[in-house]
Amino acid sequence: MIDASAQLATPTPAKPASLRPSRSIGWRQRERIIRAATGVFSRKGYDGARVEEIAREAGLPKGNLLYYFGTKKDLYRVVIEQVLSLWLQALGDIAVDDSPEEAIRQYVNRKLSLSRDYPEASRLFAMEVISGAPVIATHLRNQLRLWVEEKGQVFRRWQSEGRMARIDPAHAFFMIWAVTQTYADFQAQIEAVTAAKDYDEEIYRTAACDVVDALVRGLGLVADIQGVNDE
Amino acid sequence: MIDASAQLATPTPAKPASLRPSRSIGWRQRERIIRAATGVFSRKGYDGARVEEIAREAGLPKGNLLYYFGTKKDLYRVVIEQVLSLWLQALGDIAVDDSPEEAIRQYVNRKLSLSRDYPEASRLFAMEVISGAPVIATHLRNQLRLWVEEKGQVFRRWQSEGRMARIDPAHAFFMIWAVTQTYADFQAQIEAVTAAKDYDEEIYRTAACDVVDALVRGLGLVADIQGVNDE
DNA sequence: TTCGAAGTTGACCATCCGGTCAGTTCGGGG
DNA sequence: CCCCGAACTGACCGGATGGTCAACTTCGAA
Repeated sequence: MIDASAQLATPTPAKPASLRPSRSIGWRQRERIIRAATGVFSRKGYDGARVEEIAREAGLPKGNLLYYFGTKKDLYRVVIEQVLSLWLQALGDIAVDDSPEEAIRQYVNRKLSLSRDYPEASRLFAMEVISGAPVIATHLRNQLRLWVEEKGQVFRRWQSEGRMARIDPAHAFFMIWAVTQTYADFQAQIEAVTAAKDYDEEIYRTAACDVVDALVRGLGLVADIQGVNDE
Repeated sequence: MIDASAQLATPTPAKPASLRPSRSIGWRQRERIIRAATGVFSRKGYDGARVEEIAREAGLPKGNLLYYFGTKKDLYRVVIEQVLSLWLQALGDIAVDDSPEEAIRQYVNRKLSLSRDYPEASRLFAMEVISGAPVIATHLRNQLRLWVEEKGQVFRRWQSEGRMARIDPAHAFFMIWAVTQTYADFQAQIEAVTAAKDYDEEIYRTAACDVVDALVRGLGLVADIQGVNDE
């Protein structure tokens, strides 16, 4: 378990904090640690992960790891926040002037690629949210909320122009996120059901076709083709 | 963490195993324990959950709990398997003779209700799968796989009749599951984004309209209305 | 009423794990 | 070559936690 107390995470080395941010000698280590931690945390969850194991995977003794990140909780906070920022920046832009269909098609594909390329990050993020988002609740309420509100305006505009089905914009995003992330988060289940040999190749390839189409159709964006839109 | 070893779980009282299954006095206890365990496990995950806490929530001392379920792992196994059976039976039937649109509409609504009524079970299941489904992998590979294959036939039939978009049936299910379960699993995120006062009322109500419509449309099932189907 | 099994309890134990620390090595500027 | 702080290390500690156990109570059948 982890709780929301103690807001600030220390990006700079734990104790010293003297040198300039990045070029410090042991800056490499921090990256290796974070990478290892992302893997272990995503596989075992916060409580299931052992500091020892993260250290081993990063190739250094536990004591040294704790030298950089004072606490397991601190390390987790840094990792999850990095994942969140990756997630947020990957949301990218949805321009109003684009064709709605093309814009969404690209967006969904982008999110799908993200799941394929960073499945661990996706799973870690999922576990955090499932257990109530104790660490990132604030970020979600601010940054993500804003983003959704902003992009939601675009959707509403499209809807008023008859170029998109009248779906609550927020729910449209929930759908897209759910569908794209399921391929990373529920990989174990999908593997079990499909018995796929090469997950990335087999599963993501069909997903990129079938599912993207289905989403675009579901959101009522194919209109352009058949001239259903009024503008 | 938990691993897949030791297959059988003991449904009957741990040590004795003498009396007939159900009417034993402390059969109530087992149910209370399982209910409490479902809650705690879903909130904290396997490793985050404390046996002590489960016991407290079930209203009995830890020692007594361990008397029924010999081990934390055993308890978890029982709980997760019960959740899985709930999940599997709730899959229900999708009859060929029904109108495709109506059949799927009902199915999605059923799954949505399941998420609303048993969000804890959903989240527990999600965590299990995310961490690689160590306990239920076998079940998924057998029962679920069969179910998907079977119902997939129905989809293919519909598709060949032009009453459903040509989507890989398995992926159609992945979509439906992902979308419906996201309302339970990612509740924290959805709450953060929408700032809903009454989650069940506000969120699930719009989901039952907008999202169900979008799914039906996405799967190309509205065909009947506009006479696009050929049969 | 009696008796054995089922059920209940809290004290107790062994282990594990996050975190500390004193001491050592490294590395680069003077 | 020296020096000082950053980097590193392994031994160690204390608290938490899953699981055991011996004693005790309750239950139900004979």
